Amino acid sequence: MEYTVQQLAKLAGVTGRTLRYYDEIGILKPARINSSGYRIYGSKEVDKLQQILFYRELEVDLETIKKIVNSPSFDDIQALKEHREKLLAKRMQLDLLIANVEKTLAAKKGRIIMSDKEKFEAFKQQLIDENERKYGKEIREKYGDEQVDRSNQKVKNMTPEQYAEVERLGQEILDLLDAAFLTGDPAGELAQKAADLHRQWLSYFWDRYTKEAHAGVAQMYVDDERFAAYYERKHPGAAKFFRDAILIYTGLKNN
Amino acid sequence: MEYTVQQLAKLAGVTGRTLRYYDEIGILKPARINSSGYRIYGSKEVDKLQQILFYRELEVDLETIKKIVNSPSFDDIQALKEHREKLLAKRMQLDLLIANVEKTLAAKKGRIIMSDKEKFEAFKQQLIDENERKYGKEIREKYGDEQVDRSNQKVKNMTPEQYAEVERLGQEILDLLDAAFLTGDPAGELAQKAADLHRQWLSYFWDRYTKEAHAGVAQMYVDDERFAAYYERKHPGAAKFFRDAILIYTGLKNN
DNA sequence: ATAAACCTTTACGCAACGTAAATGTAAATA
DNA sequence: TATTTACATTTACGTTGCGTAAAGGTTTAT
Repeated sequence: MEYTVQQLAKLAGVTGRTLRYYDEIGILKPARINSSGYRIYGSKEVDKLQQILFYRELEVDLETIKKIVNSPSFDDIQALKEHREKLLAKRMQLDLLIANVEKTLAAKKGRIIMSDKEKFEAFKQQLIDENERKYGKEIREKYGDEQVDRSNQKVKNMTPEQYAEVERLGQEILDLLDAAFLTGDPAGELAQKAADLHRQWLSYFWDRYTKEAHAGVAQMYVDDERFAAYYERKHPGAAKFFRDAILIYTGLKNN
Repeated sequence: MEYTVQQLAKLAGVTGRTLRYYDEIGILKPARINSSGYRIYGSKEVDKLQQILFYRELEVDLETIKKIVNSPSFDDIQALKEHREKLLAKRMQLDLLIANVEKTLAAKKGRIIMSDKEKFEAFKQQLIDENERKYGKEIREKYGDEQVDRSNQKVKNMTPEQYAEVERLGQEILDLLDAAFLTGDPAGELAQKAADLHRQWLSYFWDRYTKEAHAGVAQMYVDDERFAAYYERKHPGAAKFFRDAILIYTGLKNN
């Protein structure tokens, strides 16, 4: 009926350290301490430990368990409900993670057989994933899920040649923008050329180009610090300069 | 093209502390340190950080990520596969947890209306769950899934009266065993009475009683330290004594 | 009597950072 | 220009739930 630390530990399938820790944080105190300083547990403590372990199995943290087992008035149903919500959310995230790992695996596996082609696929996949990770939420809010999904689909369907062209265009736009920025004239030839390339570049992602949408993107480059940072790697103010150039290019602002 | 800690942090959506930590553990070192001791990151580091964050999203631990991004020869596919297995196992565990929480919730909710009955149900559930947790794996290995499932099902279907009887029997067996042990005779009246009660007790869990299975359980009480601990709470050697009594009771060993 | 097997407390270690604290540097504003 | 503000640095403790020595006292077994 009475147990020392090791005896109770064996009975319950935990270690002695765990029992001493539970004593330390006040979640399960021994019934008494004998003359040699040994912890002695009784049957009440056994029951309580079983309760504790039951909740621990549910991955409830010890702080919460302490409240549950120490105060019978504690709203354990509410606590369990909230805990269930957490578990459900966790599972949803896990499902996403697994899907992502499998996508990556599929992409990487293919690379073994048709190395170059699939490597390219993996890159496209990565581009989409990273884009989603970094801007996904806001862009989907602004442009809607369908538009974004279609854009991603277009990237997936690109041929290696098209993909290379997109990359080249992106670099050329940056270079042109650098040179144009130094002229200081958003209406000048260089800036307008950059805006034109940017229209071409966009066309690889969009299935319908409109001046208004183009101007919208340009404004986003200014408003969103992460896009701004991309265009202002070399020159602060470059994002605003680029926006002005595009506004002029689209004819939505006179110079 | 070059970033300080905060700039890169903002760009990537992490904190400065994270970047310093990554430097500290050698997973992402800055391109250089400027004259004031500031960390300066270049575009190569940006790319690497994106890679790191990509794997981090998949919940790969930093030690593994380090291997992946630092050595191109590392078998990342294998690593990802193993990682996927971990995630799948985790999800299975999560599913079990969720089912458990819901069962408990259902039990507790019911208690509001029919307090005692449902409290009893919850206890039965707890008995099964604890039993599974403590002995599940080995018992299922020894007796097979079906047998264990049927046993659990029988517990669930017990009436409160039956359940009380089981509890009472269990206690009576312990008491009898204590007294019998003091006689030192496993063939004596007390010990044989305990063995008989134990047969009755088992019948509540099994749908078919056999002498051989009864003897098998008795031997397990000796072999498995956790069962042994249960029967030897008062007297060391009681488990062996009980096994002998049962062997005699079943006629599988002559006294 | 001595060893084996317990018990105790103290305290560092783990993962991946968060969060001061103390101090130096660069940029913005009065 | 002086001062504030916003950065940067390092050092170091805190988080969770114990694992794992280390150093020593107690009980039990041989």
